[in-house]
Amino acid sequence: MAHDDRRLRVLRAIVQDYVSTNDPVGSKALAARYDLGVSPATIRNDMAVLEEEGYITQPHTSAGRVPTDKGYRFFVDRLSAVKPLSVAERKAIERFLDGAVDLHDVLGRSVRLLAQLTRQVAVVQYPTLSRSAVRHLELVPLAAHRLLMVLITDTGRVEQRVVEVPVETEAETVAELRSLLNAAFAGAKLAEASDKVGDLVDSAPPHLRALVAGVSATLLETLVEPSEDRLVIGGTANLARGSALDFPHTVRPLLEALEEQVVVLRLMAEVGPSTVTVSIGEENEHEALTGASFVSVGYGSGDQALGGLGVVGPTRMDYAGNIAAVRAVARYVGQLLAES
Amino acid sequence: MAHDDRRLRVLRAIVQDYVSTNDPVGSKALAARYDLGVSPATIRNDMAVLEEEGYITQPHTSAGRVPTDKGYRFFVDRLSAVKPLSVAERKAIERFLDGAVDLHDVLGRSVRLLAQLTRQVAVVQYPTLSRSAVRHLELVPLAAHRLLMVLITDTGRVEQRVVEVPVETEAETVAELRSLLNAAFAGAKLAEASDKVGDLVDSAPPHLRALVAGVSATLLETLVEPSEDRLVIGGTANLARGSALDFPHTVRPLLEALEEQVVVLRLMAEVGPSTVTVSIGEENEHEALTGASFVSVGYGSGDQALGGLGVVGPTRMDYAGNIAAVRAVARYVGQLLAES
DNA sequence: CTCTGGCACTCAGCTGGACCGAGTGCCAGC
DNA sequence: GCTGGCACTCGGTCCAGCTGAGTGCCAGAG
Repeated sequence: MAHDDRRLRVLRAIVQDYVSTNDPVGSKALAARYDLGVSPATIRNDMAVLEEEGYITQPHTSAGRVPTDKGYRFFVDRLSAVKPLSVAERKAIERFLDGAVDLHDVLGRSVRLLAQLTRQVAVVQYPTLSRSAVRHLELVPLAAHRLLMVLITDTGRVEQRVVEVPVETEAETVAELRSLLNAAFAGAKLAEASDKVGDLVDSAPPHLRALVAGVSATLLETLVEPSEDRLVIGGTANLARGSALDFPHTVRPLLEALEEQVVVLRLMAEVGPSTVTVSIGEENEHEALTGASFVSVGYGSGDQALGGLGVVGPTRMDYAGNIAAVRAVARYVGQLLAES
Repeated sequence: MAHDDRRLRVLRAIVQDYVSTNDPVGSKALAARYDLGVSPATIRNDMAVLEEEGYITQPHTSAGRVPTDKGYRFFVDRLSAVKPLSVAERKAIERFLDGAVDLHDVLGRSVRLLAQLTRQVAVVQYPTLSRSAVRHLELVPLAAHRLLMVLITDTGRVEQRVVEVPVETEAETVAELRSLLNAAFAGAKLAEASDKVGDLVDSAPPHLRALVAGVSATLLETLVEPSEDRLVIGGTANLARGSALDFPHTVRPLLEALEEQVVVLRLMAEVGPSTVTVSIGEENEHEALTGASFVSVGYGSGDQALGGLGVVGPTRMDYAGNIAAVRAVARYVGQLLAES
């Protein structure tokens, strides 16, 4: 039907206009700025319908219309063409990410890059340990009954724990233990580590058994949520930009939620690789994110994402642009991690 | 002189009152709330003098007085008794910091703790590499010409770099190299590492010489500022509290400066252990910090600080309380690092 | 049945004047 | 040297009126 089609175009125009101007948009302005081929009066009728259906709303009588969460959702779902990044932007990404010296650096640069591209708050998750594989397990003796265990994963993550062991250890024993553990775990996904522990302890020579058990236990502990998950956050200064308009109750609860990390990590847990997830306003379960939208995607080349990254901003955001940016950065990060 | 003494008390009362109420303070309120033993009229005369001397100022005619940076400086310098932390606060510190599993965890908890105690933005610097000693150097072969070098310091910091080496390496060669490097560097302060490199390369067996040189070069690279310095920031949500009043131009430039880290690191570079440094408002060189005060101290048990920590907030802050909190947290962090 | 132009109506935001009160500086007197 | 009194200043608030953007509805044209 011609009507529905036009109404969709009206909705899209409202979203675009509101995103770029930040003013409630009225029928006259719409008719003037977008080539909808009909008069303001007709647009008014369409807007009345859209409002009744819950896609837009009026802040007060006699102000223009503003998209609702439902309106944004509809807009995002119908987003046919993700706008491609400009050449300059692609160049910026490469220039920004090349030359990173280690994982920490890669993620730090990514988060700054993403914040800069989208002018929103960016979040990047460290590669999940349980989906990474062991590259190397190192043991450093600290004292008679204490070992420092250092876990290095194929994604470049390094975790360290102090292990208290029941028996006294000598340099030689530690070396033996080290090669035993590496033989068992090297190359294995950490998710599978718990399966291997039982066998390993059983098959270990008696004098090492207690040590193997102790170290393995600590290894498994490091895999426990939530301490295993880490997040880098950047671009919080962007929250202070249009704040009063975008976040009614100031940015405080949002900043708190971001620092908590837990909330964001939970959202990240659901992302898949290459499929960008958008959650809008009220769709977010956590109260502090109720006025915000979250655009996220997993990174990592495999079928399961190593971790997630994304941006948080006002529901009034440039979804097309942000989706493109998030996707592009995720691809580069995935590549960089695969290389190293 | 009786006058000077009373004027000092008046200034102190103004600072205290303004810090706690956030309202410009007038002579009448001062006389009512503080037992200065004189009438409002007399206080007015004192205030006129204090204003002329630049310690306080009026936002507009017929509002109360507000301390200037100079006024805060005077107040801080005369701060005789740093108010001791309450028992509950000490308990909270212990409870908060005990049970940290590694350095990352210790610093993360510290920054949250400090933010919570002071209700300001907290910053904690990672222990400077150059002042740490090598605990262990690990090498993990990645490919024929690539090694992963992992540096573990006595402060618990772990740094990793990929080393491209000119010659092909086998497992045995790597093991040889590892023990050679550890023998040379283990226990040595990283600041002294550069001195040792020359000798080490010369004295190395010929077939290892190129490798030793390559790895050593990378090791020295990790010591180069600014990449070697890291910062943990927390409590940024506190900036959004009284913002409009405390930071005239919104919090944006401040957040940006904090994320840059460079500015804060430069301030941190000067802190000594156990002497709390306070820089107030205009005293800060960087423009973005011009409206803020920075309370910092070094941590670490030795004569030279391993790193610094502190809080950033409006000039209108509880200096006595914040100094106490910063000092206390620094002491605990120093202890924790010495233990591990 | 759909679109359009016209029209009366609503209401947020701005403007300007009046008022209030906290706070000041100054002065004469104790 | 301190104090009470007094005239003065001026930011903040309240209120009334105006303006203009935007709306809903309706009658008429295509």
